[in-house]
Amino acid sequence: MRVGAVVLDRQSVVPLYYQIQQGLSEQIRSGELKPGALMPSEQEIAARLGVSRMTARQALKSLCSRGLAFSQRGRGTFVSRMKLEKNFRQLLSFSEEMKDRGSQPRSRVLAFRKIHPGEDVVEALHLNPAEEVILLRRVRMADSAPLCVEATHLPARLCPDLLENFEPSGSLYRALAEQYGLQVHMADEVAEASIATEAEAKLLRVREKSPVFRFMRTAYLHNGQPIEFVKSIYRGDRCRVVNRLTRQLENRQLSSSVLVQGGG
Amino acid sequence: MRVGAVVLDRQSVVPLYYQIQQGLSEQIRSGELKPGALMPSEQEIAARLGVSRMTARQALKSLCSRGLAFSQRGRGTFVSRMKLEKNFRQLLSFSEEMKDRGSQPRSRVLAFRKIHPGEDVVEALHLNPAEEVILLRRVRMADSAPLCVEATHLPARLCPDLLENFEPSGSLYRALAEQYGLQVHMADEVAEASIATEAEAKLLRVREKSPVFRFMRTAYLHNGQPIEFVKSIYRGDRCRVVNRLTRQLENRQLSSSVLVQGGG
DNA sequence: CCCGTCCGGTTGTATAGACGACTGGACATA
DNA sequence: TATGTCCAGTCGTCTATACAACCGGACGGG
Repeated sequence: MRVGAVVLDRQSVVPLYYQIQQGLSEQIRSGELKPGALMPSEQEIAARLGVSRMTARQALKSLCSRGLAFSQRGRGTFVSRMKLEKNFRQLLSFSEEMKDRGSQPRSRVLAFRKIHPGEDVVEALHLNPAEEVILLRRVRMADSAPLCVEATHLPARLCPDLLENFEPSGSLYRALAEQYGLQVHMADEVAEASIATEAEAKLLRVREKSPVFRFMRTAYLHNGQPIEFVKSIYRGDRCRVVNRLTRQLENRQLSSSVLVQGGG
Repeated sequence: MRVGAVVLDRQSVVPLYYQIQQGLSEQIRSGELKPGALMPSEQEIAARLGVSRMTARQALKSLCSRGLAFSQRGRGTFVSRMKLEKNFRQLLSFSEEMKDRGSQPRSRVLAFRKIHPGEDVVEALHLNPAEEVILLRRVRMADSAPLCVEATHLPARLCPDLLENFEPSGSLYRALAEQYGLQVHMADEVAEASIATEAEAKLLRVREKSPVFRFMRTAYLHNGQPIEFVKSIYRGDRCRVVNRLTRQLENRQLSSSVLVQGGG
């Protein structure tokens, strides 16, 4: 029930709802608000912090959308009982992911040059037929042991002179953001279970026919334009895919009720 | 720019923002609003449909959160260029998923009984040490060919008499919802790449050591209480894992600016 | 031609208030 | 006891308004 711990800075550029959300979020992390506990109501937050109810509501809703809480009409908003220490749904570059896990990322560059792409790449990146792409093929290592072989394809049009500007063992996402203002926003990923070919096994330092993941990932800018297509092979013994799935019952129910009520 | 096609029913129980969202959503699906196109602004929707700007805004925001659109401050809201016919992150039961794909779901029941669970199940379902679970082990088939072997564990406490009430070749999620009021809301899933054991290969009708996915999935109710723990083995040649990842730059940037501004 | 200024349009944030729907408990009634 | 009614608290929806931040084009000055 205590909102007192949250202090607002009304001069800050950080929105009020965000400050409130951060404060509550911190209270959940610290255990001050325990899983299952009733959170302060919208009115209570509004009254104690001197904001309007809609602002308080926006803070609570963003906690809900992040999965930290859930609301029940007529009852209140409660802290979720789910663990969420994982980076569900977070799109991280290899470097970022290794850093989050406390491992040392390293790369061995196998290729870094301009090529004429294959059909799958053309389709994934929405390229014109004759358009060239930059290929970066690397063996990526965590703590000195190979983790995956990764082939990245970028439309040459969007990052001219990348071959000269980019040190290919570094963080590609950072270079795209800093040098070209290209911010990756989301990605679609398809994973298959497979076994390593002889060549792959050699690069990954595993036995032939060891289990591996094959990923195909297409990354997009904020406006939906494809910016990157990656094919990668991960060692099955060093990698898991973690997902969070949601069941969107609301949509299904509501849309059917719209239909029932006469098509608009 | 045309909002005229959307007609609101102010007597309906369906919220206005939802009716608007459905209308716009339909215009996107039908191609009337093309990828990359500028959507009607909040003000325009508000004026044309006679609702307040906040209501129009809520409709647009929900389109954004569903990935159908994106907003740019000072410019407008645009239709996303991303394809999204896939059920990204949608938690579907096996029966629902097969139906969506136009396949005929079938099951062969291997076991359906009460057991004392192993440690992994106890931990995943947050059980008391002596608590029993209902085990349902099935070979699941699509179009008459085996797709996976699935072992579902449910806390017996939450669905008493399920052994008597449920026809184990049917849809479990429907039974849980209709008979016990238990609605699955979300699930965490871990996938590993592996190869089939001899017994698994026999059930799946593949060669031994064929590539397979191993899934471990924990499903939760709306309040975060675990309701189901599933271990399943999918044939690698008949199954892909499709994901959508998002890059939450906003949070990272904002939270760091909060820190910079003095931890208040 | 280049550059800065201004301005209209757009989204982001915030306020204040209103009503409806639902929950759970207190209370009164049969 | 069992049942129904009322009520305070809460979230869901909706309105009306205001200002800030930002984008892009028009315009004008150099």
